[in-house]
Amino acid sequence: MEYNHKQIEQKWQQYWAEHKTFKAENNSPKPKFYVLDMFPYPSGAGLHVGHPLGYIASDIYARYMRHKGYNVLHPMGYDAYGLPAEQYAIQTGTHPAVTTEKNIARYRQQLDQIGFSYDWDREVQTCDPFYYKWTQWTFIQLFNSWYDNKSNKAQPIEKLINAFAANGNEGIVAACDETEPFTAEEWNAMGEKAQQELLMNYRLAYLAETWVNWCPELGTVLANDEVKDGVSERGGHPVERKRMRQWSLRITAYAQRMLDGLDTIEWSESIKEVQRNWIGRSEGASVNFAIDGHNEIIEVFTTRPDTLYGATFMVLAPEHELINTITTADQKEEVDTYVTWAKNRSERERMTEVKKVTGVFTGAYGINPLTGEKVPIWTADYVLSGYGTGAIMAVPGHDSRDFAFARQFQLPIIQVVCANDDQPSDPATWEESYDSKEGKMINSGIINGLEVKEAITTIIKHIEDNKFGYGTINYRLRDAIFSRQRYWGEPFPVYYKDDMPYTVDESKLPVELPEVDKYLPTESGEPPLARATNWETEEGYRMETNTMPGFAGSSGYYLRYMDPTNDKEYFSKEAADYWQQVDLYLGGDEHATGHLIYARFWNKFLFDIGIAPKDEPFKKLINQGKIQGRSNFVYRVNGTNKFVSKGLRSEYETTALHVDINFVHNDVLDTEAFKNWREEYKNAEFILEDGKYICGWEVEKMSKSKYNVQNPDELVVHYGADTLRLYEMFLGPLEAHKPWDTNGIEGVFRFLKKTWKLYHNENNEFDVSDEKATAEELKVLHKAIRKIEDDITRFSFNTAVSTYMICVNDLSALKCNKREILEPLAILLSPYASHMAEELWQLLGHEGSVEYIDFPEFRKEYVEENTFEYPVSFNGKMRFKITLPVDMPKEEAEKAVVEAEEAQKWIEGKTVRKIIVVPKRIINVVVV
RNA sequence: GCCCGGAUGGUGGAAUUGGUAGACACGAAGGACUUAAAAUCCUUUGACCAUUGCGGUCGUGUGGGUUCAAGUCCCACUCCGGGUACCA
Repeated sequence: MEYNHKQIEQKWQQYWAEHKTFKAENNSPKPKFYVLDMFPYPSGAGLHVGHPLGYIASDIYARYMRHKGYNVLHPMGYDAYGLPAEQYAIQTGTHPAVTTEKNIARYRQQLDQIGFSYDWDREVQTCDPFYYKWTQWTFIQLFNSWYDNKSNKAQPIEKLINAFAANGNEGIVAACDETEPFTAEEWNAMGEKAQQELLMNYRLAYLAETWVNWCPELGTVLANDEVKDGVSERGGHPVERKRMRQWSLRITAYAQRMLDGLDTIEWSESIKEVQRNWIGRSEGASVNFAIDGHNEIIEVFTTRPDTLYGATFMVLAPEHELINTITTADQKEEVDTYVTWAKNRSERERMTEVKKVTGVFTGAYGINPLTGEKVPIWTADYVLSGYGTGAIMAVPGHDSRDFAFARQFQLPIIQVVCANDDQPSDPATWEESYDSKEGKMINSGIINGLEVKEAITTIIKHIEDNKFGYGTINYRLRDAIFSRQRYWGEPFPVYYKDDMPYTVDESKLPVELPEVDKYLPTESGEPPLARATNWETEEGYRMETNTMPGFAGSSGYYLRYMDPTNDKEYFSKEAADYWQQVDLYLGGDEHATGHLIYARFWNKFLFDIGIAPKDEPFKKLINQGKIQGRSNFVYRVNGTNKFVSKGLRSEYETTALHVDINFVHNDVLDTEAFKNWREEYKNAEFILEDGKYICGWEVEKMSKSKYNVQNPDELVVHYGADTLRLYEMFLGPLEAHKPWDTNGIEGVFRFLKKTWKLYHNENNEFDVSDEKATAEELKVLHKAIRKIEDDITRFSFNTAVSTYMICVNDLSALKCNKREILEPLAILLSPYASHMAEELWQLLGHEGSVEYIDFPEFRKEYVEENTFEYPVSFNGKMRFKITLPVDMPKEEAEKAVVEAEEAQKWIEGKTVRKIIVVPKRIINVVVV
């Protein structure tokens, strides 16, 4: 039989499904290994060749680990909530569940035909009530928890309530909103509503009025990571700042642990760095400035408390709550105008006009706590309401933004730090501020003469002793906005009583997504769920109408895979104790500030409440690179319907046009297919070179409009899944971004046919001999075993493919058809060319799957040699080779080299200074 | 601006610890088989010089350095890709 990939692949895919070959057991004496892919959002476009890249790599690893005796958990599911299905629903009225189900079916069919070794019995879909019950359950736990900075973990809210009832909030050190001190008596005297409101300051899932990213086009708020460059990540619509009452998750409570945890996990340095920046820890001090003529104070955060003597003005963000209070009558109009203007600017405008310095004086003065001097208070939008306290002390001498502002509005500049190799100078002559932390303090009272670093610690102590501030740490990370005004998401398990939110009883979960007549907001602007009839509890309390964001369902899905059919709990303790955490996680690095932040937070919380077994969810993370498109171009001679081949285009005035890559093979255009593509090309003429039309090419994003989208289906039909699997790996290092280019796929296909032939005679009959293998054959095999294992374990999936090729090429040259070689080779191939390996294994006379057969053991005695062919170089340049025994003493080797015939012409007339012999590597002769 | 990647033949890439640069594959050229095509097989293929053969010179973005030896380490720079930002 010839290599018939279609028949073989169908047969084994069916076998695997019927026999549940890849079923993972929660009880097993074997060591466990958990390999996870980031689950996909099932879009209408289906899979393109970029998706399977990571899936194939993880599949190879999973299969390899099974051969090595591990009980492997390798599940797949769907991140099924998402905007596209909902936008489609708005346009067509089709329920998003219907669209989603259809898309999932297509994804499944595409995944199946590539032959992944998923345990499909563990599939999860985030939109399935059976699954999102646990998303809702987790939300309830978050609602009922607060973060105790003393024990440094989440604690039950009852503990807090008990503490309040006993001692008020004295002695409570929590991650919370600013809360006035109160006593036990005060607490006990409060009504329920007041108590609930107060508790809201502490809950890890809380409802609060906050500045949010509002996207009018999508009709919803977005989290910070869902906004890129001032527009929505999905759809690219403008985003505004708006104050709204929203659910948030107090992820900031975990900022330090999220930062520390990064040092304990095996992720790429770059993605850790992105997360560190996103968390944005900075050390500094909080300093209180009194306001002249007011009782209020302005609290500022600064990383440079040492420059406090150089603070010559203050700036409040336009959103700052004290602006109204402190603005003087004669400045009021100007300030109001400015504040209104600044607030209404879109994020996008604000970002693109960064260079433009704007601001207005409020008329009020702050008092520098060190000098007692009055400094003017301004408002300007270069101070952000979302960072620190939304207020700064401006030190124009040593901060470039303050410097620009001072110059613009002619505010005084004082030098307080002097570079060590410089003399103090008049700031009026400066062209830029001196921002460096190197230097000595001047004009700075009690810290004069100190180095910046000493000055910082000294001044913080002084500030604390005099009680006008304290040393503190600030994070850029914001709490995660957790409500969306959309239909297609998890409903909150929340109802409202007396306008205060309460969670529904856990026994009532899941709160199922209700039907609505339209997937749009109501006339009064409420979210779509407000359209549902009887959207209230049995007692008649109204239900929350927001839904949860996309990251809700994906933040804990890896835990649910451990025990996905459990209807009593999220997952059993036994399952969690067995699987612990994900050992290897594969996915794109675009999730660095979204999913990978939220999932770590989610997991840490579940760890705190004692159900997740590990503090970190993903032990090792690999980011597969993006597959870019490779577009092809034809060159139309301007004003004609003639197309000129690439090499001749310089002779004409031409326009390059994208051409569908399906009409192009190895950059040669199928002119007939091109003519039939579109009516306008029916009569196209071609100017050929060497009888061919050669297309130009370029690497671009894969997109429909560029006609460069490669869908794996047609490749599977033509070459088979095994070829696709090998080829995607052969493309290059897993983590590199690389263009998709089918030009090399033939080579991989040839390799598989060649492999098949090893097991078959010239009449295509299976023909394997039981003869003893030669030393040479064994050496070829064992060199491959060593290299393949080494490559897979260091995730170098591309080089393993070359190793297979070398091995098969060598065995073909040796005309080897011996069972002693070909049987281990079939196992060796199984992680990559899984279908063929199964078929060969069966042809070799075995019952059942090759999947759990032990990986061939590398035996070094087969590859060891007693001689080595040394490259001999003279002054570092390789000149000839000499074969010497590996155990030859250096002196003898040196002698052998110098006496070698080929050496004479390099030594002649020169002196041999030195000979370096590196055993089993190289011999270098230094001559002068 | 800052942070992180990267730059090796016509192309994708290999070279794991400083030790033969270009594995493996594509493409290209030539050839075998064939009525023909497909498939398969063989030879050549970094550049330049030499060519009857032996060979030789240069060569991993650029310029310097360390070393017996540098794609690999160090310093400076150029370009490309990605991320991120009035973050006080």
